[in-house]
Amino acid sequence: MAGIESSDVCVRFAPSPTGYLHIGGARTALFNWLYARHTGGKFVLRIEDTDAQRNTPEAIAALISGLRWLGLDWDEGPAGSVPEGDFFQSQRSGIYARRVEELRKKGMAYEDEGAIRFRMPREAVMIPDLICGEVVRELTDREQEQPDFVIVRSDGKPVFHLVNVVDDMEMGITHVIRGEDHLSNTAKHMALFRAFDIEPPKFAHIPLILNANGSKMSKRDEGASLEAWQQAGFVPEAVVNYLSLLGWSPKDDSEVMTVSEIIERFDLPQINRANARFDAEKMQWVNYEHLRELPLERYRALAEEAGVGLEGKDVEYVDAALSTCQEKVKQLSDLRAFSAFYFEDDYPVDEIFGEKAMTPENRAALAELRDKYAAVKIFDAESLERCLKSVAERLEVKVRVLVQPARFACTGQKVGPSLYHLMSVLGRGEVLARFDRALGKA
RNA sequence: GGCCCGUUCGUCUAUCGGCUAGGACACAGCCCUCUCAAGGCUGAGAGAUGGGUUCGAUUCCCAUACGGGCUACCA
Repeated sequence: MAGIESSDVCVRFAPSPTGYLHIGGARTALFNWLYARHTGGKFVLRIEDTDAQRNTPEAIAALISGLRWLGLDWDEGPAGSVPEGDFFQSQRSGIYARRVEELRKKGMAYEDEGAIRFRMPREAVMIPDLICGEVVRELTDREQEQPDFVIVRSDGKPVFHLVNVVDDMEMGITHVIRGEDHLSNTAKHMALFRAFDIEPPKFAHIPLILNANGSKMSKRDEGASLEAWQQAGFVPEAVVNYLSLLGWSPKDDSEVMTVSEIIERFDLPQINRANARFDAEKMQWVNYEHLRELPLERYRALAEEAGVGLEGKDVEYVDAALSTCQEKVKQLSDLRAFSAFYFEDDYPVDEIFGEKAMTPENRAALAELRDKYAAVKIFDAESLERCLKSVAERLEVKVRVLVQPARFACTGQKVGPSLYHLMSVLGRGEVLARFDRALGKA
């Protein structure tokens, strides 16, 4: 793996907690984290909780749990969701006050109607950006009139631009990787860094994530909440994988990658400049690709989380059962229904399918199969298949005449795992019992 | 309105002046087949528009159009 030796790189994710982790925020965090891990640098988490109304402890907790779920661990940052210590802006007002005073002493800030404004240079600013190149920001009409922006409101609270720069400065951030929506603001930030006689960090403005229809993805939009994907049965490595592909690509057509493969390949120059639309279908596919490759032990744990009733069940049976489901189920949230016939006594039965499957002809065939299965020597998938096919051949019927009632008898459903495998997992006793029940004999 | 960024199949993307424009998701068809999937094969599907520069432009430059962002005593 590349980039294990430590480097000077120090990046940060500085979200404002508003209730849950937004998919766009998650992607920004991810890119920062990937860059830190790739370069062997440091990843800092800083909570911008200056809005006491919205930044409740619950909101902070949701944010942190979202990052933890994704596996984006921070080298420096809060230990918990209680706002204490250096990584909460709400706890750093003394630092900001001192820095504002410094600017005032230098004559670079002044009071204006109770607020404090920063003396912004009156000319265009060149923003060197690792992704966008050298961006020349001209003054807007409004800025021509009033170029000096407020850094402390009249209620005494410092504004985003100020605290953001001060924190980056004090924390020794070397690379600011953030959404392109901040590109224009960067002129202000650079001026602030200069005013403090600090060389600005390198900037990398990453493209935004848009909705499927191309509009801006906002908090309320479908799929915007990371938590929603979590609850829908997506695995974090898949979400990480899919998100990494939005605005970045390894350039070699790789798509399904493990986290360490992504870390190895990730770098700033490969980031695109154009916004990307969020495609739920592709994310689902990525999820499926990861799901089917998971180690069984992990799959079992996720199954339990997904509400599959595994308690008290024999582990060997559980694993055998789940492995017949793993390559079929696309989302963990579907797993419970898909596997119910293995684990629940009153699993659901599709009566319509039952009527179609249990025709008189099929019943007779099933009865015949039952007797053969009672006698078959080894009750494994291969033997069961061979046996079923020979019965079909002798009766001169298509295999589906046997398969359909057998599937109905065993699972009650039209779709499910491979019939032969599922029967071998259920075991002879159970299969015969279910056959009998379907035949009305039990 | 002003300022900034962007524009390759429906979507995510490859292409660093030579392209019969490649891959993936989704879609269609076929094959395989115990259901459903998966898998295999095939197909349809793109360089916003107009000017330059060049022997040659998807690639470089300019305009226009379209999309996005910013323009707060929000973050």
